[in-house]
Amino acid sequence: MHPTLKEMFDRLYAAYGPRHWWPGESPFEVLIGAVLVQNTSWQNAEKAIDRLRRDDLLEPHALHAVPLEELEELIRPAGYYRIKARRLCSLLRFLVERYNGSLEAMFQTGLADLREELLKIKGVGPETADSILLYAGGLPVFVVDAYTHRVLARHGWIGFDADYYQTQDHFFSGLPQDAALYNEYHALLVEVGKQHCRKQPRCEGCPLAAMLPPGGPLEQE
DNA sequence: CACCAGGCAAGTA
DNA sequence: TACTTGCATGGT
Repeated sequence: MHPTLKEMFDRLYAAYGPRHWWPGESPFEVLIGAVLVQNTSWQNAEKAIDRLRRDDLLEPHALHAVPLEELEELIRPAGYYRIKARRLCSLLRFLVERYNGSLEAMFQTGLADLREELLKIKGVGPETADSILLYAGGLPVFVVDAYTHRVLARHGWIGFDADYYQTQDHFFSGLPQDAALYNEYHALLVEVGKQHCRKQPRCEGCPLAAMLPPGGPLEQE
């Protein structure tokens, strides 16, 4: 494991402890949540999931059978509800038609092939696909999000112009292939991002402050 | 009141 | 290929 990545993980873990992201929820719930949370607070996404649960719709075939207009209203609190309803439909159509609604069957597919398939679905981009693979499937894929990018860039470990895959490679090349590690690491990065990296960087008390370059956090030019 | 949250695709040049 | 824009609710 790369020394800097290990130090970062250790500092974050010492500060925040295990995050238990998406714990105790079914893989299907994670799948749906991955779409609902796109560019949205988890709080809002969860409201939509709660509504689906109340109507016993957290099951592939049941949710697939819901008409588009009805689905729109159900997930409204998540925001972007018209787009997200269509994205859920395309994801559900894929799951039901290709794997008969079985996530277990879906995850039998090899990691690289499944990732390709997911990315072909309208509404599933790199982060959503990787979230599904890691958090629903338990597969060793590092998830990159806005916080991940911001934390690494402000420490000078990647450029602010680094794309998704450059950022992801930073972790792949420095960490063992370990889904549990990737899971915890990403969750910790989101936590430190929320606490310290939102809007303007406030690095006082940040567990990663000691790892900043001399002169403090870098800013986007 | 303004700002933004665990992105993505479609449109434009 | 490389930018830009639309999408929408709810919390701070």
